[in-house]
Amino acid sequence: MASSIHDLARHLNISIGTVSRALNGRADVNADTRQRVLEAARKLNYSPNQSGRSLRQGATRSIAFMLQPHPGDQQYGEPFFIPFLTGLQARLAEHDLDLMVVMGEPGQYQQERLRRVVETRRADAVVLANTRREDDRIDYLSKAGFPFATLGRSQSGGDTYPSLDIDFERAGDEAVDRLVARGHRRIAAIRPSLDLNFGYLFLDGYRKALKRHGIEVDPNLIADGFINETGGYQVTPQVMRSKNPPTAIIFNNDAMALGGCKALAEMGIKPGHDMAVIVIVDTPLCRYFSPTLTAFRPSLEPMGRRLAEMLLASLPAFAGPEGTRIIHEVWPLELIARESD
Amino acid sequence: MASSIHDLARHLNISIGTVSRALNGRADVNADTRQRVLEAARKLNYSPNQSGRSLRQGATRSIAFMLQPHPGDQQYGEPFFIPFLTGLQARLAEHDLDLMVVMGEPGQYQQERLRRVVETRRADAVVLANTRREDDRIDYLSKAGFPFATLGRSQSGGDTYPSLDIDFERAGDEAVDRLVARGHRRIAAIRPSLDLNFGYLFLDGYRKALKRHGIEVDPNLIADGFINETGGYQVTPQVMRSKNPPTAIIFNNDAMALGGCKALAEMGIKPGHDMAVIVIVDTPLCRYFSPTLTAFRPSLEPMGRRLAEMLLASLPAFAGPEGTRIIHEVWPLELIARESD
DNA sequence: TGTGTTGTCGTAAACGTTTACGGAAAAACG
DNA sequence: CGTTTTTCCGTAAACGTTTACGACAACACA
Repeated sequence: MASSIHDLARHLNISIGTVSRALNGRADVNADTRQRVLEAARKLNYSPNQSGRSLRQGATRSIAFMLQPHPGDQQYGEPFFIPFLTGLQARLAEHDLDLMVVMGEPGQYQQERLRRVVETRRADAVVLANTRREDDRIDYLSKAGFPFATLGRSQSGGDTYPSLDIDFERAGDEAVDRLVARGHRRIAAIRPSLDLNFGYLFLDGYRKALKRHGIEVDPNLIADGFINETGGYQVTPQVMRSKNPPTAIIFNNDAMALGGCKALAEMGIKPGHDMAVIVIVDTPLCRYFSPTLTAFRPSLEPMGRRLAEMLLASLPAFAGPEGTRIIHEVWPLELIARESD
Repeated sequence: MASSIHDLARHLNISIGTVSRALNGRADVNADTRQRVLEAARKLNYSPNQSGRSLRQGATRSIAFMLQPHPGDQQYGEPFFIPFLTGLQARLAEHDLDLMVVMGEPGQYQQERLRRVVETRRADAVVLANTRREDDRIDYLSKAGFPFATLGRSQSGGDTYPSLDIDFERAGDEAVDRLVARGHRRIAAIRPSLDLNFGYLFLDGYRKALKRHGIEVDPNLIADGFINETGGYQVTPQVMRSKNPPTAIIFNNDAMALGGCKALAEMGIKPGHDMAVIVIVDTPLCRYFSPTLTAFRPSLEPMGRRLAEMLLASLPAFAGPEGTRIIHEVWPLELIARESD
């Protein structure tokens, strides 16, 4: 059914070598023959078989995107990733690269899935999401010399790979700034208990801003829980039971914020009225919650595009004339002021 | 770097044929040698190169999932798809199949992207989402004899391919039933104007239920708009301006419902109080909106798993002993009663 | 002992490409 | 006209597998 380069060559009475060279735009082929080849290719509806290409060239022209649903995300996963994925995929497609999505089982590490991709050479490079502070996927890929880029920074692996991160530190800082400007002094911070790096960055910014304002960091106002609604619901009462309860809470995750607001409501506390609330990563939920939640918003789709570019710039096969580059970028978040603070 | 089957054979002093047969569990290899091969494979960290396999076997062991963001979905895409994708990917992974995600540009057809996948043999089969009533992707794949399955039914292509759909007809029916039981007689239906098949199914159920209750269908109470918030916002006033305005509205899309509620609010109409509202596909937003929105919920993650199974059952290479089967299933939605109706 | 059967393995072709190499013809040059 | 260069193309190897086929030995059977 599918026509091969042999069919094309036979049809034109020339060798497959010439056909291949003509199609790949090599110089040593007569302009006339090239024309004939291209026309015949169109007529016979010929497209090169990717498996054959991959084998010969040692490159699959596909990139694996590895993300890991958090446990408890059964019903609806991170809305976070869809626009990112869209951008990533769009830019890769421009370079004729495919995107393979690899998910781990929620809650367990993904080493086996990753090893499989790498060892069987199913992809030319990997994009890692859900970056952890200490990330064994990064260690593995570095050691294996397999190209990759990460969404989010990590302490693992040095700066040998491109990374694109959101400026959670600055967001934590700005959130405190904003709350202090509005008269708050007792500000709680609630973040996921997982080793995810953004939780640390956020807390750094939070601490830095408090110090700048001469406010002492109260450990009772810092708490962490599961990175989902239940986690927020469980951990918020903890900070409220502090001797000296907060008048404002910054949540480092949208799902946790929603659970936290539920807990507050049950305590008779109304966000935006009795308690200021700021959410670090905005999702559509923040806009429709009542009260609407002030939040920091990333530009996910452009970030996807950008990380694709950064990954490609690090690959010898795709780097431009100035050679391969390892790029690190940290993107700011945009504050969306709403009713909750 | 990566060890090939030749390295393994050389190391063991046997032929690559035997190594391959040993690894693939064929019968004609001595139990002893098989043992040695397996051990050596583990020791040398050998995994078969997928490109080589694909070329020889004429199968890539990867499935393409094709979805198309609706125009206007810039910021956050369909939360719908992540859990479905998770299920799909999970089941495919159990069969050692990869999942490739192909998105079109929002708003335009995806024929070129699809053709590329098919013609270059980048995948063994395709899963189609955003099924349209008349879907040229289905026509193309049928004609090309390329295996595929769809999420959602279509009028194209006969029943030659597996399909898994949500029972929108029944949801439309039940929604009307519920509203009538609560005393409503003037019930509006708002759906996307695109050719997406579910919009038709929904309307069928809506009409059927009205007829059963002896209520005349008022065309002024049926409207369609862009499948996003703006669409709902624009089209809802239309039905409200009807001489005999509705006391209840069924929205066939969550984003349209939110836009519709916004329009209602601006008219001083409060959902759940002055107007009953039911949403056909539940998303997390429905749960957090104020008032919380009564909605019909699909089980997306199991649906993803199931469609993977159905696709595999239709593929000769994966079908069980009873041979290939083309399965069609329609899954019910679960009513989540909340405050808005 | 001769013949058929079974178990095990090696050989080599095949999948569809790309590409290094060399050769023939044409063109350029003296 | 001889020589060198250029242009163009064919040949064949290579990528890493799987698998059809045949070979050989061991074994069973008459």
